Order: sequence, then structure tokens, then C-alpha cells
Amino acid sequence: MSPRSKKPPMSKDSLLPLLMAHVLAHGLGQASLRPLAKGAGTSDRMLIYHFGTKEQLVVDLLSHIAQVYAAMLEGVIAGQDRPTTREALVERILAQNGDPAMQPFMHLWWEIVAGSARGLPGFREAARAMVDELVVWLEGQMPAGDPDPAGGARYLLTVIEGTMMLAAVGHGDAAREGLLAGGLLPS
Amino acid sequence: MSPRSKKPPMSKDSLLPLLMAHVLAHGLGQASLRPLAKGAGTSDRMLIYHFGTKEQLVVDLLSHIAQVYAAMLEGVIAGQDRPTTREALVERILAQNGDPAMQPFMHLWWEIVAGSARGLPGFREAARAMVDELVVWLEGQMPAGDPDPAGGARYLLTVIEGTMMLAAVGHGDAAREGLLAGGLLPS
DNA sequence: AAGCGCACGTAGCAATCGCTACATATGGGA
DNA sequence: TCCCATATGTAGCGATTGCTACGTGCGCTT
Repeated sequence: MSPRSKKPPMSKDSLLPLLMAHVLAHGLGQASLRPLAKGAGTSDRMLIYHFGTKEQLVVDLLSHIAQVYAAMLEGVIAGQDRPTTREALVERILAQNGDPAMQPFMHLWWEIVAGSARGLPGFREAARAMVDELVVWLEGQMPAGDPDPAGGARYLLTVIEGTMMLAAVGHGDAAREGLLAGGLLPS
Repeated sequence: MSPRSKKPPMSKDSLLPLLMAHVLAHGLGQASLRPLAKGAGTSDRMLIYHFGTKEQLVVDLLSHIAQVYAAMLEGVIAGQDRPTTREALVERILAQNGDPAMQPFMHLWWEIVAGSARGLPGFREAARAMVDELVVWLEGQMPAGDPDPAGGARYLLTVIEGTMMLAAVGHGDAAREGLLAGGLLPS
């Protein structure tokens, strides 16, 4: 009965999660105002009203996505024991990233990387923020007693990102063979 | 005087290099028919005439780019001595990829990766072809007497791609620190 | 000479793009 | 009560999108 679904005026903050859901599902490249608005239950008119410009909308959206990503990592830190070896850590991360639930985010990630490489406004900032977050998370996850947690975390970061890229282009097998040959996966 | 600039009828083969130059300069994402045609000295009308569809044009173009990339690698093989250590090989490749002349190709590469992740038609095939080419090239470049050229090539491939991705998002420094920590770069 | 098909130009179509002009309902402060 | 800012709907603008209809010159075959 209660027609509660009417009142609250929308704002950037209430729109961003809905917009994020839409780009996760359909991609950033094909995101034009009207489909975006429809996905968020508004009109293109209101998106421009709240964000001023599509470009600004994308910038705000990327920043919001980076924040959500950071919060997600913080959440994972809490409920998890530290692995005891680098190989176990790599294996765990690859398993997490390979989870089908992560796929939409991975697709979005490569669009962000491409935009960052091209210098599109907001992309490099968002990408940098997420990698920053990931590297401190990785340092915190390094095995206790690791001889070089800082350098090792950056090493694993590099290897893991390379693996994800190869997986994205259908060469996950080559990447796994590489990790085995590099002693980064338990045989 | 001789009005030689008129006769030869255009074909897919004569158009593809010009189209490639255009996407290298301006990106795949923003490539619409009319700018593309202008860059190649034709009209949108003729692009559709020769390729049938924009989607088919992109597919053919990606395939052509992969071929050019393969030929480029073959060319590099010829005039180069094999490095004597894995570290030297990594260093040489990073130097090549960091060359400003490679930047347009790198930008294009990340767009291809993003398209491949999203499953856009033709992207995964092109990406796979290029990585295939790269991995055999890498195997051929592995130092003489390397204990595991096949696995090692895939290991280096993974590490190098990770490094390039981090560089693309402004984290080239973290990648270099990681390579140092991983013993993959001479200190 | 008569036709015929390839290679192109010119014009335009419906759809979509980002964005704006204009009207209006609403609700709180003076 | 008056007033005015906020939040929204409706229409539409000019530009661009991929693509098509229609004509036409040109070379080749018959």
C-alpha cells in the first residue's frame, strides 16, 4: 500500500550505484545517456541535470567505481587468513579473479585500462587508485616472514596482471604454464 | 603533369593499411565510417561497398593488424642477436615497448584486449593471433642454453604483459620494482 | 555497336547522440 | 500568503550514426 517508492529526490550519490550496475552489465564504451538513464530509472535530462556533462558523469562514475573496489578489498581483508607461501597467495588470487561473478568487473577493468592508455579524462586516475589499493592489499597479504614483502607484492602484482590479461585474450593456459615455469604455482 | 593519381581502383587490400593508420592515430572506439573513410581518402559509401558492414570492416581490419604485427616481429628476428640472459631479454623488450613509436600500437592493443574480454566479434581472434606470434618469437629469443625455453618464454610473456599493463595505468614504477624483486631485471 | 557489370558519386533515410529550452509541481522561508 | 529555488517532465535541436536508393561513367565482351 504505502506508496513509498515515490518521494526521495535523486542525487549523484543515489544514482552512481545504479549507473555502475549498468556499465558493469553493458560496458563503458556503449554507455550513452538514454540507456544509462533508463537503467537508473531516470531520463537523460536528469543525468545532465545532476552531472552537468556526460564526460563529468563518466569521471564521477569511475571515481565511484574505484571507491567501491577499495571497499571490496577492505572487506576481503577482514575475513581471511594470510596464506603461508607466495604460491598459495597467487593461487588464491587467481581463483578469486577467475570467479564468474568477477567477470563483469574484469570486462570493465580492461575498458578502464584502454581508456587510461588513451588518456581519456578520469580513466588513469581511477585505474591508478585501484592499483594503489591492490598493491597495499597485496602487501598485507604477503606471507608472514616473507623476505621482501614490498618488492614481492609488486612482483606478484605484475605477474597476476599479466596472467589476467592473457586470460582475457584466451591465453590463460600459456599464462599458467608460465607461472609454473616461474615457480609461482605449486605443481 | 602525368595525372597518375587517378586510376587504380581501390580494394580491401589497398584500404586496410590506410584504415590501420587511422585507428592507430585515433583509436578503434571512436572509429566511425565517415572519419575512417576520410582518413583513407574515400567515402563511407565505398567502405560499405567493399566490406559490406562496419562490423565486417572491423573484423577484417583486426585480422590485417595481426598480420602486420606478425610481419613486424619476423622483421625484428632477422637483424638481432640473441641475448645471453633472461634479464637482458626482458630489458630489451621493455625498451622496445617503451619506445614512443610503439605507443600508438600499445593504445590500440589495450582496446583490442578490452574488446576481446567483452567478446566483440574479431577481437579475440586477433588478440590470440598476436599473442601466438609473440610467444614463438619469445621462444626464439630465449638465451641459448636456457634450461626451459618453452616455459620460460611463457613466464617472461606473462611478466612483460603485466608490466605493460601497469605502465598503461601509470604504475610503471611499481612494475619495475616488481621485476627487480623478482630477479628479472639487472640491478 | 550494343549491352553489361564494376566502381564510384550524390542524396538521403531513420535512428541515436549529447544537450537545451520551456513549463510545472512542490515545498519551505519571508 | 507570497515567492522562489529545487526537482522533474516534455519537446525538440543540430549533429552524427550505419546504411541504402539511384544514377553514371568506363571498360570489356559479344
